[in-house]
Amino acid sequence: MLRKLEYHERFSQADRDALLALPFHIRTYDRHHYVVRERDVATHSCVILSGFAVRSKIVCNGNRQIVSIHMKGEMVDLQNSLLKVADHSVQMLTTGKVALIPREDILRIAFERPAIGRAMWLDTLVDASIFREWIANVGRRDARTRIAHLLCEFSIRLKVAGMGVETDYELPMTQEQLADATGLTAVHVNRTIKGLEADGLIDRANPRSIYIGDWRKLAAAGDFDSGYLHLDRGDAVN
Amino acid sequence: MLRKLEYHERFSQADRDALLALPFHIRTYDRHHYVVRERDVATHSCVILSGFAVRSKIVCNGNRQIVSIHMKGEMVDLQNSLLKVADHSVQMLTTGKVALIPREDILRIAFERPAIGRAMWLDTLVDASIFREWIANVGRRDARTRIAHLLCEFSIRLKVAGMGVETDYELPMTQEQLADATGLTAVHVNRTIKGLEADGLIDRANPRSIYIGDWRKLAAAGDFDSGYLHLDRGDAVN
DNA sequence: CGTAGGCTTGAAAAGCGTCAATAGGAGTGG
DNA sequence: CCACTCCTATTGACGCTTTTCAAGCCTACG
Repeated sequence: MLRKLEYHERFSQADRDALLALPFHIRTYDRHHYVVRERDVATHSCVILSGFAVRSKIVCNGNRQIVSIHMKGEMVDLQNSLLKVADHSVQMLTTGKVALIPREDILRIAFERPAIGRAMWLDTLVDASIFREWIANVGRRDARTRIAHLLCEFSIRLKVAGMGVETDYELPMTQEQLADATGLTAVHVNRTIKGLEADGLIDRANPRSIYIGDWRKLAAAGDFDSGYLHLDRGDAVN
Repeated sequence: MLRKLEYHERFSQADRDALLALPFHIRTYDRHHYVVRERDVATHSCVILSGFAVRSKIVCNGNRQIVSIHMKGEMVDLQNSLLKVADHSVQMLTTGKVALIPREDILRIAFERPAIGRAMWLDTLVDASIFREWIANVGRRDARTRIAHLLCEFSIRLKVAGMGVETDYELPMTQEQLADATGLTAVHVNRTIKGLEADGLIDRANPRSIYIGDWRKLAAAGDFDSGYLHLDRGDAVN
């Protein structure tokens, strides 16, 4: 978490100590376990220590839309620090550990220590940027491009989170979950992935393991430009 | 703007004075004028004083996705305060006035005055919540529901911005722009709107003027629940 | 009165969804 | 160790929503 927050912002040792002194308790949650439910009044924010989680919303016909995917080191639901009732659910994708931090402590540290507050604000801004890209992905790209885009985003974010190389990774989601993230159906996700494989853009030893032979080709197929992730450290204002 | 920022947060008189003392210059922009372009290095944030603006992204095939719509009093591009390069464009929908405020001044006031910083952070969190709803709208709802949802959101937001009643308003967008906001085509937007009209959910004296006979019926058709707008003042933490 | 931008409508095609059936793999209990 | 079950992946056939292409219309505005 420290590493993630410090990505754009340099902290003093005192800031670091204050962060590490935050009260929290660690929970291990199973796959599918809800961390927060839509309409809940949440009192904690959480940091993912291991495993994967998603944020999702349910629409009228019972369909689900995944609005973001989170991995090791990321703060989920920072919005719970200022917004009381949750407008979406947070759910584990895989078994994993999360650290729960009381809302008041998040707020306190954010306002007592400007560098930390700034890093958190920045984090929510990057989050919002990813949301915008997802709106465009789901709204204006065809199935093939959407899936390729998601695979690229995953690839880059896993690498940034320190989980391996960008050309080879394990997808922590089922095809139904991929469908919920891309606004497609599981069946069509399956066909589309097989299409990408048939065209040599990816290889899969098994359904979940993604090997990207030519990253640039996949990025082109996915209309992927990592700018929206704001990974460039010069991208944040000092 | 003051009113909007103060929606959730109470400011002291000193805070208000500081806000009003911010340096800015006012510009009047025509319809279609770009305020910020994707990839620009932005140096200002802006507040809309009159008229409407949208934020949008362009995807590979040249299609455009509108990711949000903004009206009087809203701060657009607060993210430019901390993120250097713009991941999307901001463009006027109608002729209108905007106040441009230098990035450094935004940052200074946000960190010198906690109440203001908190209100701004809150603003970005609500923004993000709306993005999430849009992902769900575009990803998991059919054309009719999407359009009805957008009409409801507009209706509520116009009222909150102090621009009339929720049952009767002028849409500031063409059907092509509606299409870009909902991830549809202009042709299909047209058919869908006429469908809503034929079913008595809306009335239109002319193509742009929306009259909502039975708000609840339209909200039901649009799967609309205003929770994601976080309008409840108790919805923010004090 | 003419032009341009936006709206409306039709017909056909495409992409994606639905339904349904099968296959594979991991875990469980006998 | 095997049978059983559940969950996930895969595939086919079919249908529907939405797109595409194309044409005509309306209205505001010069």
